[in-house]
Amino acid sequence: MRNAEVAALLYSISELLELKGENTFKVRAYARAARAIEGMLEDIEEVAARGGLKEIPGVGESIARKIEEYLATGKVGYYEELLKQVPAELHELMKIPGIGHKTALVLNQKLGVRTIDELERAAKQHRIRRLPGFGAKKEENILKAIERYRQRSTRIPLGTALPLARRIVEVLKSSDVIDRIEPAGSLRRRKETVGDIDILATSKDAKAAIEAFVHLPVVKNVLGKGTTKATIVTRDAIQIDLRILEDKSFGTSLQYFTGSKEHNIKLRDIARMKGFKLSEYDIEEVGTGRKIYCMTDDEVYIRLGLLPIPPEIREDTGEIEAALSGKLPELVELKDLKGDFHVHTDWSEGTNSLEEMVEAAKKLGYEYIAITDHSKSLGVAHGLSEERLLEQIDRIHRLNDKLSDFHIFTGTEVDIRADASIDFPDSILRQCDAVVAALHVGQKQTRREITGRLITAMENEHVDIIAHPTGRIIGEREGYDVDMDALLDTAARTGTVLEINAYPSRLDLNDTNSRKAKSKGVKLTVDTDAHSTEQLGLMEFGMNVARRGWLEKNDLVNTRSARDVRFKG
DNA sequence: GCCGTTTTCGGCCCGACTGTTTTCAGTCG
Repeated sequence: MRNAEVAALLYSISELLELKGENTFKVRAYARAARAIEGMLEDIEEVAARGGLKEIPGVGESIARKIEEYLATGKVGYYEELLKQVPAELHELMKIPGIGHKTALVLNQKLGVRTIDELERAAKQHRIRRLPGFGAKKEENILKAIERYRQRSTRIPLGTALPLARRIVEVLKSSDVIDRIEPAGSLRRRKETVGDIDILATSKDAKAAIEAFVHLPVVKNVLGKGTTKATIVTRDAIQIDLRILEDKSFGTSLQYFTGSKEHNIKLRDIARMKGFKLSEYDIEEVGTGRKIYCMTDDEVYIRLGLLPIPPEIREDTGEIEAALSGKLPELVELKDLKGDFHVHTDWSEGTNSLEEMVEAAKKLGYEYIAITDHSKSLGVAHGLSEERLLEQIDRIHRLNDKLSDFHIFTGTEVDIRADASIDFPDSILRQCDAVVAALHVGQKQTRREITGRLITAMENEHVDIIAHPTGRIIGEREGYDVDMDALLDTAARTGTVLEINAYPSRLDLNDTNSRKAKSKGVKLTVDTDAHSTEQLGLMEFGMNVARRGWLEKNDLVNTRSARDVRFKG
């Protein structure tokens, strides 16, 4: 599948056109088409083959022709021409806040600057302030922006940002200068990583609220402080904005600051077509000038004639069209979950006993868990031998006899070995209720080998679930090289369940692949892979992914009651 | 470059801030 390739090409064209100073609508047209193709579930080559390119929203005559050219020849003449006209690497400069396409081009043409390092040198040599339209202030700001850009080049995992945001919200709430308060931005959309944290609030005393915020113990320095907005950086180098809003604008502001940007552009377009003007302050009826204020952001959608769209799917990947036609998915919720199929104990590398994990799961309101300790070949994780596993199974049976209204499924997280064989024989797997298979060794193998191993595992009638199917660790390593389409097709064909691993640095499958899995009829499960009682509580992070992947209750097997749980074997 | 309950041409989200300017361009979210 070459969708990502085609999308990357169109993004590049968009960037080059932007640098060239082309009509912004043309720039946006290419970016829009790129995004549509990126998020598309169908294979672009198949779409092209049946002549359906122009059905893709944002793709017209001109872009369709370029896609066809690319698919046929691997090249696009128009793109090659652009590359000769503008240095592509110039786009790197635009990563520095304060530098847009105009500035980047001027700096390149007048000073020959191409990279961030060269930009820094030019600023330090005071060559920038001498340019027309520039000044000393701008030069200083560029230097500061470069410094800050280098300090926080990586995005923050949601697993870090969300607890931090919650703590801050709690403290400010209890300070009695804040009335309403709500984190917005990509954090509220529950993206797997966020760039910074945006918090919105209302207050009768904005000044006092700002003061309370900039004096929080986590604050390392204050980047800016005005009457309605302040920006701070925490000791962990995380940037947090607080905005104090007027009460009556809270709903429209929350909608606006939650984004995404693309979602907002589309929504405002819809508003305009319906005779309204939507801004962060209000919805204005064009003609009469009558202003509508909303208490919540759900109300914004309703006033515009849409179903309220959950923040997690506000990415302009079809949600607005769905909300217009009344066909939004009913996203699965944490409370729908009845259990967890991927749990470790101190029999392998977990820190808590079987009994303790069961107690903790009951406290979460679950009906069941599956105990899935590692298998024998995973020495580093104290994998269980066949004898130990059978012993554990026996122990679980006896525990189950004593338990009422809770069930423990026996299981294993069995290793898919480097030669594609499964770490336990069928005679052992048969005795497990839930067989979770995963790949831990040989992660550097070729796409063909990795995909082959996963397919072989899924074709085993005893393998019920594939855990963390791509093996990626956020911010640390890319997943292994797996053919996602082949994986999903095989899962659908064999009835193998794919895991959304809830561990905040895994979140694997991710949101887009989960959505794709659903579209192919694959069943999923959100599991914590908990190694302690505490980690059973990480489920919400996996559920964020499930919701961002448009999953509904029926798409997850662990929303079923214990007696309705069916795997393939 | 795309697209149509304003339209096959003329629009394309909206408002605020900043720094450089004498009225605004560039950038951001």
